[in-house]
Amino acid sequence: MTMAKSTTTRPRARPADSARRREILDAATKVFADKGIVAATVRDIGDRAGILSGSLYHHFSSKEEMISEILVPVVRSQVEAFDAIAADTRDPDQILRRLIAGAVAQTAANPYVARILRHDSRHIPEMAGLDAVVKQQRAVMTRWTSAVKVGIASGRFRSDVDPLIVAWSIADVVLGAYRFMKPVGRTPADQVADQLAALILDGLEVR
Amino acid sequence: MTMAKSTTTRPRARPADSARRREILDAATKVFADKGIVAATVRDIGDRAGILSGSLYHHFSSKEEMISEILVPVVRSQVEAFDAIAADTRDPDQILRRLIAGAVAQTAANPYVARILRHDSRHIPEMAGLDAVVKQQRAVMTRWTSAVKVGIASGRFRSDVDPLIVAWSIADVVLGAYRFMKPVGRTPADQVADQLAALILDGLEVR
Amino acid sequence: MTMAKSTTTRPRARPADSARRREILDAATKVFADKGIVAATVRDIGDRAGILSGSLYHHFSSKEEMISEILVPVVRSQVEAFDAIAADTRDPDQILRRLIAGAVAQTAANPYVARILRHDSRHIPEMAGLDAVVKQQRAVMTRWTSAVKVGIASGRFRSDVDPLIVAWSIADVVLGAYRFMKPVGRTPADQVADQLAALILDGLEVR
Amino acid sequence: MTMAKSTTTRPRARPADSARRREILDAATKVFADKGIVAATVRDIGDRAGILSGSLYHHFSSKEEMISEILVPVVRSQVEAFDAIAADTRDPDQILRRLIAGAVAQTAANPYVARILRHDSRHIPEMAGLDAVVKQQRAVMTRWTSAVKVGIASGRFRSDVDPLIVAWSIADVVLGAYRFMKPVGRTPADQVADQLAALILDGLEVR
DNA sequence: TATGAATGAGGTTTCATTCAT
DNA sequence: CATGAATGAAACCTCATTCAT
Repeated sequence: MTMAKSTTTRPRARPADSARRREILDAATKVFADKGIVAATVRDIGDRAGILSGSLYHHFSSKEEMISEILVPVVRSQVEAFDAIAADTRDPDQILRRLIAGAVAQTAANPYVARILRHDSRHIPEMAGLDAVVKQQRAVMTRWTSAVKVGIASGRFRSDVDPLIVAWSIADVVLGAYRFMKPVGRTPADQVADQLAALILDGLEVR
Repeated sequence: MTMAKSTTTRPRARPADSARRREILDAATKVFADKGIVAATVRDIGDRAGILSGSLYHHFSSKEEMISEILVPVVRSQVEAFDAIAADTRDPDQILRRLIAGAVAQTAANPYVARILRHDSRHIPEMAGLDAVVKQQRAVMTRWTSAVKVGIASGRFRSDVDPLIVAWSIADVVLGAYRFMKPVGRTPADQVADQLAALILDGLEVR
Repeated sequence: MTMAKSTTTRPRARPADSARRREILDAATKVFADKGIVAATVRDIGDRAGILSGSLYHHFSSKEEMISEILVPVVRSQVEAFDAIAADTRDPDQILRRLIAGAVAQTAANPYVARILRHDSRHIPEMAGLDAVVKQQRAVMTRWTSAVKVGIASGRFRSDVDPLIVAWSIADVVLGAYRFMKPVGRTPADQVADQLAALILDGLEVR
Repeated sequence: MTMAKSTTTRPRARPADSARRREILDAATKVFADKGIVAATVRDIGDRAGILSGSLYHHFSSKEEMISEILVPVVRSQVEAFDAIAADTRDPDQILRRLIAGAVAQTAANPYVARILRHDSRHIPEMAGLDAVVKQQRAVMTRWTSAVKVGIASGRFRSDVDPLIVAWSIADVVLGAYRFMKPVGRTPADQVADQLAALILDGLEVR
């Protein structure tokens, strides 16, 4: 029937999200984390998913679409988590500790994505279709920066540091946390978070 | 044919280091920093150096050789700087502060290399010919770790943190410093170093 | 980059032997025979097969693999044919005549391969992946040599000639037979074989 | 002076033949023999001659010119030697024996050239500038063929063989003789010639 | 004469993507 | 949905040749 065809005008190859789609995305996530989004080939992904590379295009319209679909939900949910924390908390010290805990939890939940974001940040803005990711990542940085600024303004945080340097440092340290938790490292996520928060807020020296 | 040649690995001209060689290496460094060592093409490098890509092979035998020649001296000199500091200093607090200062100075001196190391760490071990870099980088991590351990053992550093987590965090923060100094950022290197040392050792909170 | 890939040698699809694969191999055989394995380009092969050169790599992982797949079966079957003859025959004169007939038959069956072996013998040992061919070819020479030696030992063949010189001469003459039979020349294979055997064993002079 | 320039209108880069020129040609001859004229690169030649490849062009205008200069004198002198023998000898048997002796002597005198002719015959007609070589080689084949025909016509040679097959076989066997004499093999040239002549004319079997 | 740098064409191979079956 | 074949662009690298010094 021609009819049926005319009614289903979905953008070709994206049947909501089948289980197969999920499986492929999971495979792709690991491949991207292992090899980087540039060096990873669609064949690598196909191999890992047990499918021929050409067949991937029944599920996704391009390699970029896969990357987008992997990264967008994660960074979006991080922004949302950040906003929830900021809305919920008064004490600047508590804000920052909770943001760190939240970010580390995200890293623990998506360690492969953390690796991708950590290593491929340079390539993301250059790929058309990932603007959403770029925007969200900028939002994340804004959250870190304003949390620091608020703390400084309140007098709780030291004022002899550039908030931007601090914000980037926190972001870097938190992103690198994927190394210490499953499936790579062995420390439970909340312990990692506690240690990073202690390090950043209280410093390494014994008071 | 590449084929028939594979057996006879000619040493390929390498006239110590001519000025032209240096120029090309500088161009390549920027390209690698901008695009990443995988995405950067020899054509990109040739364009930046004002030369045809094929002519690069008059000076270097492969893209890998360029990468090696860019990274090896820098990481080697960092290990040496670290060893000099460690040999010269007693106080654990001073050791760590000076290591941070040294590493930041290195980053300031070679910001492009810092960007490469920061983003392409995943690709370096997979490239034959860069084993030297891998080894040196491991040596750097060992230095960070043992500096932290010494501080903990001496009672000066808090003992409720995993030295490895701390070491990686410091390494990440220091590598990211390229963002705040010339030619990318604007803060003088020693100020960046002071801020990072303050953050790591004393913490963000006002005491 | 080829670089990052060099470590992971994927087995590359090889679906036994599809019909297309055979077609391409036939095209390649002719191209190699015409131009030599060094001067023949994958583009030449693609043109002859009606395919883009890059698409050849859907079927073969390298030019070398094609060469190997063309040569190995032929030289292997020649060794087998030789062994069958040697096992079956007593009379040294008969052995040599039948070996010659067998070798000429092989040449007639695979004239293009004969041309490749005749002209490119120098390149074969230098190509990684063709060791099998080298070994088989050495086995062929061994068979010729021992057939001659046996004849000399038995008193049927003259003893004032170096068996090695004779063996190489026979091998050369037989390999050159591709010139006289289809698709190049016009004489039926068995007549060529008879003439060569007559020439070698009985000599050109009238007795 | 402009004058001097106008008087010396030699075809650029061919000062009669200096000693250096000879040295380079000798180096090139070995390289071509080892690698084949296609796979041999001007760099290989330069390396062997202790010169940079670009500097070769002060002595020769192209790779082809070197090849031509290597091959032409040898094949020309072979034709001349053949003609002298044919003019001097009556007995067909003696003609053929002396032609073989002459050809083997040539091979002994120029074993590297023999290797080139043996393996690269396919490439020679395809290289502009080597027409002279092609013509001379055809002349050589003509001499072999007519020597055989004369022998058959005289009744001294058997008439049940195709003169062309015999001629090619002789040519092949003789060209392959480079394998048995210095600098490759160890048998003196005249002994090789005797054995080949015996084999071809009298046959391998004991009469 | 020789060097060292460069060119420009072309070689093998890779890879994202398409499409008939 | 998946396969297998193919495309076309581009990647790294080689090489004969040119030329200023």
